Amino acid sequence: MTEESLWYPNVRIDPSRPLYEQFCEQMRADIARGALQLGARLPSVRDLAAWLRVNPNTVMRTYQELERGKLLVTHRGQGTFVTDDARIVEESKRDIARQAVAELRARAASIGLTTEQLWLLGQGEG
Amino acid sequence: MTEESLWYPNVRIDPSRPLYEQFCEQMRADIARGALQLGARLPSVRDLAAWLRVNPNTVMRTYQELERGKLLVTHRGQGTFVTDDARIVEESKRDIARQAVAELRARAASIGLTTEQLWLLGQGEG
Amino acid sequence: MTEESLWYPNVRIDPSRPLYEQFCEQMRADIARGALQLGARLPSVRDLAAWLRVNPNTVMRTYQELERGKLLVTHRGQGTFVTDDARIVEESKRDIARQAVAELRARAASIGLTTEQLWLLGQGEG
Amino acid sequence: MTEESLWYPNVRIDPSRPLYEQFCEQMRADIARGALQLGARLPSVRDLAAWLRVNPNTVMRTYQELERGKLLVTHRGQGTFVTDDARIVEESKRDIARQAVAELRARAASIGLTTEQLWLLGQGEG
DNA sequence: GTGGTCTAGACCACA
DNA sequence: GTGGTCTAGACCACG
Repeated sequence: MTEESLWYPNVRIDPSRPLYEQFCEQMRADIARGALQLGARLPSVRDLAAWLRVNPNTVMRTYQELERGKLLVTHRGQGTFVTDDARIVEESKRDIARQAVAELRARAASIGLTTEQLWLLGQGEG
Repeated sequence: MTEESLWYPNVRIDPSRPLYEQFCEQMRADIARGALQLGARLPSVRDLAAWLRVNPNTVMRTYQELERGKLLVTHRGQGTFVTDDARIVEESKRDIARQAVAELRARAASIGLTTEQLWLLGQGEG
Repeated sequence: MTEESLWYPNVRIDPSRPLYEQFCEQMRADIARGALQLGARLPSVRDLAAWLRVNPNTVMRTYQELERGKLLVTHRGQGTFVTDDARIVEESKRDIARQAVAELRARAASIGLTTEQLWLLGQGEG
Repeated sequence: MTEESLWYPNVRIDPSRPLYEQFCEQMRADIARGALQLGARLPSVRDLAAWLRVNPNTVMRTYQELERGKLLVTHRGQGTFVTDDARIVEESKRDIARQAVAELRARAASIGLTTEQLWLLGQGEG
């Protein structure tokens, strides 16, 4: 329980959104960024829950969600690990980027701007 | 309601998110884009509810939400109108843009990329 | 329709409160202040409604409300007039003052302050 | 709800004003006064509704209203709490005071008195 | 258990 | 006719 403190105190929790969702997002980003390395062992559900001071169910759900996306794998009796398949991590990273770009474009279109116009406007520029 | 709704049939409803929230988003965009003009009268709560096939309370909540943001005003007994203050609309538009840009930047940072790198990656480019 | 313009353009209408209520308040104050003098003739309901660009019912209700408080009197066929009884006006003025003071005291008590403390705090002083 | 409500039996309900509005006012004052302490957990929506003998939606609306003003925060699955940020409470208190003072001044001006004159008159003094 | 959303429908004040 | 409030009760996601 020392290494996983990576991302706890840095996270700003938004009480209006599901906790597990925010944890997923954070962990996905940590893996994409390489802060959680390929094959790294994660703390147990109970330990992480205690550390984060949240309900173990919340952590469980986070792990399960990421397992569904193949980013995490659980070896029974050994614990939960980051995947050791670099392609999966790369694909996840690309997905995050794709979604972010798509989102920006959709927003621009919705208010009748090109992405360039939105970009300028969003920086405090008209 | 006599005129056909600007935006209903075009909207894809995401059943996993609150209806009123999606309606708000849509209306904010419509106002920012100018599809709903300054001072325009909106359909009555009941009419729009019937048109959207939702409960009047859901529409009312949408209107009230936007009223709090000053984008709409309601005149007692007359109905609900788009604000006639262009500055408010401009500010709202800018807020949308700012938020979109901030979001993109945050995502880029979270996965350890510059915004340019994320942009390229998100378009299917490495 | 020239003299009654006394109080129209100066009034900031709050669309979230009943119009007739705001008109009553304004007229009561105008009478208390002497801007509407004892015995003064008021515009007809229709004229004032046209001038204010509101529904005649709204003006009617305003007049009726003030008649109930004896501040206005209607002489059939002649129109509506401010009372010519100075005592009534004085009493109305005092009522306004009493209510304002009572309100301030109640507010102070509700947040656990003396009226003096509230007064200082409310001016931007701690 | 296990503890008795701080404020219910003391409140005089004015049937001519929205319930949720009166509840908000009361709670704002209770928080400003310190009767509801920083970080205190509020009764659940259902419990308070049962206690007040109103519909849960009415209580929820009250909580949400105060949440928008940052005085309350709700932690998912845990309940609703008074903010633990003393500055927000202080600011709220100051707002109440400011509004009360501004109101008194406006009233005085509207009837052509100084605030001192209004104060004297309002206490039953000429 | 918690809050949150939505529906259905009644009732009211205002214009 | 308009919006606004309130009730009753169902259903859901979250922790």
